[in-house]
Amino acid sequence: MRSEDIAKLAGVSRSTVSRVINNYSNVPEATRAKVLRVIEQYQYEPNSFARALAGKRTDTIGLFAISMNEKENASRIYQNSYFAPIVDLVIDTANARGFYVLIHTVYSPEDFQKIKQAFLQKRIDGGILVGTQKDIELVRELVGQEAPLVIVDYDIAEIMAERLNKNHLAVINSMDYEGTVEAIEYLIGLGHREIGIIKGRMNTFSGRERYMAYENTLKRHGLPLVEDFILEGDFLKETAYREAARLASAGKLPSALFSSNDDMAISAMEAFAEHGISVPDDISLIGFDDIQLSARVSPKLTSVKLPIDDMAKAAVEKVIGLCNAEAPAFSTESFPTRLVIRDSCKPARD
Amino acid sequence: MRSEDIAKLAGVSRSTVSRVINNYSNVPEATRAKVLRVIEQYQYEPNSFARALAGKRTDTIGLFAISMNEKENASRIYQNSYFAPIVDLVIDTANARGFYVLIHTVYSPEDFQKIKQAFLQKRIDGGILVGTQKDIELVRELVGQEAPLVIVDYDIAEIMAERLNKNHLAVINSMDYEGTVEAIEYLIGLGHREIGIIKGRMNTFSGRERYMAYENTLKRHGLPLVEDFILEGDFLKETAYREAARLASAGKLPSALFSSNDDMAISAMEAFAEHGISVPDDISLIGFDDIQLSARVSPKLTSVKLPIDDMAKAAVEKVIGLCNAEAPAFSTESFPTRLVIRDSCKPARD
DNA sequence: CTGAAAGCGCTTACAG
DNA sequence: CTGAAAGCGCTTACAG
Repeated sequence: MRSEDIAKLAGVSRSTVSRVINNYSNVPEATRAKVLRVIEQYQYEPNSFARALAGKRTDTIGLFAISMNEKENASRIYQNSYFAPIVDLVIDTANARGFYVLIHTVYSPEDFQKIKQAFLQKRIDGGILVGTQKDIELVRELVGQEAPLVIVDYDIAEIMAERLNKNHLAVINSMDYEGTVEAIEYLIGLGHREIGIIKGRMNTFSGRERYMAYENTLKRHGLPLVEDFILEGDFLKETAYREAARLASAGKLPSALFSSNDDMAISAMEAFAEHGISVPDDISLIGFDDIQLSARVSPKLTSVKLPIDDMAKAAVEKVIGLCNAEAPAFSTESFPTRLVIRDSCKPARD
Repeated sequence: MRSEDIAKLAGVSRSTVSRVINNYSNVPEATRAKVLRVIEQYQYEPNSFARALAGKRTDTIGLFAISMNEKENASRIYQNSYFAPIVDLVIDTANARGFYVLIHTVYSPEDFQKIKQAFLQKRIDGGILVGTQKDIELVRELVGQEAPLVIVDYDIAEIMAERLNKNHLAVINSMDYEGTVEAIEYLIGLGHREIGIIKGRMNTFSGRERYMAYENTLKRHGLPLVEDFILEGDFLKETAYREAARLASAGKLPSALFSSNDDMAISAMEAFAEHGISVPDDISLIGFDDIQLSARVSPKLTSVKLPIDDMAKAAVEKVIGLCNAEAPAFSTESFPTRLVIRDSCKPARD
């Protein structure tokens, strides 16, 4: 069933059918009704490819989760407590706005081609990028496509420094720095003076922000930065488990530990438990992200809540906005975090 | 940049460019190389809509998660421990096979139109349906599209009874019946004689299977079906929490409880805890699905592992297979479950 | 208000 | 082996 068939059945031309479908104003009610009836009756749907080819939109937005440098099978998207909710929330939001979402994960540089292709092949009206690392080259390539693009968690300074036509670009961030400051000062308020950290991946914006906030806050309060208490991490469970176990075996513990995300905090908790170290009795522990699991482990994890809902929704709205805009303009939005106090921190013993 | 431009630059016709792109055999190595060089140089990608319109595939499969009759905002896909991993695994698998995945959730009958449209508009080569309820009408509509379709968790008997041309259809199931029998017999083996159940949604295939297996196994072992111990459920946390709390308040407990899924089992655990009822000391509890959370709650939940990985992968492979098949044929596959014994069950006191 | 026609960017018989 | 041409199913100036 093509528009031509509908036209014949309704006794009009394809042009008119098209006008009805696209809701043009210049077709009389009677004609519109006649055509609509036939469309209804035959359950006709215009071929989306033909429409797109003839210049219409695809009503599809792309969602690309970038997670290079994770080992094969190590952390597929579905076990990733950060990506998984974003993916789901983007789907929910976009669907509610009448858009399909086309998804592709990027685990390797080759996968990255797929996302470039999605733009180049005009499969999507615009795209959302999650998990981008400090890689301005990659961003430049994508921005170069001149299609609406929203990047979640990226260093705006780096983008501003570039000579890019970024009018079809938007960046969504969370206030990781402020959130971390709040977490650290909460620990300080509890009397802790030896505060360690499990670092996130330092080539992500949030990883750097969280670390810098930690370092600066300790300094500002005149507290020592103890090298042994600064654990390397990459936001992944495995590494955190290993590092926490190492710290536990070493014998000397900080009195509190800030973990750059909850996934790592929970792994650390498990490692500590296996070494007979109790949270929060022997060590206070605080995480970041407030993933669902955090409220269900025991002790329940105190964490800085990442407004992932708002961020995902904003990303979708932004990309749709850019698609519709006559004269799109660069914009950026940063969402506040919130400290969620549960049971994993205690006042310091003196 | 269009194929015509490439053709000019390479000094050949569009036909030849197309042949190179589609890897036809009848073009000499020299010509191919010449064309490829230009394509490379200009980063040319054929417009996917034009290709699709001219008869090529879309390299996209649809994934549709149906979850009608859940309240607005109640159980969005990302909090659904059953859908979330399927979505993620389907994405991972399809991407690895070079396919994009187009996703749409279905929370209302109106949303359902979107999935029909995706087929009708030829946005996808084929689709995967998850969460289909006992609704042959809906299935019939979709099967009527004559596009490759894979349904996860559906009653084959119901499909067989229909006069459908189902050659482009495949059904993926898990062995819920056998899995439940194993769970119940495990409880019986521990000496339990009063075994309750929290039912799943009875209009899903797995919901019915799990219940029937429960009922039949008790009967076969000459154990009583106690009405008070048969709790209504719908696979969702909230309902299970309420029902378990009611059971707890009622005073009289079964010695063991089978929950039709883990999500509900864990909620029941929380409800029991709040009533001072200890799992497994006061009541043994066993779940189904083996979601990630089950290994992390305390006590760790004994559960029947649903081979969700295998099912999701099989669904993708099946739909791709149907897309490629010369003469597609109906097929069905049922995956075995496995009892994962953890800490939530104890021998019955006598 | 409405139709004939050109065009979107490909693929694929067809003919040579 | 390769090109000219038709066709995929729409939309949209253009002309009336």
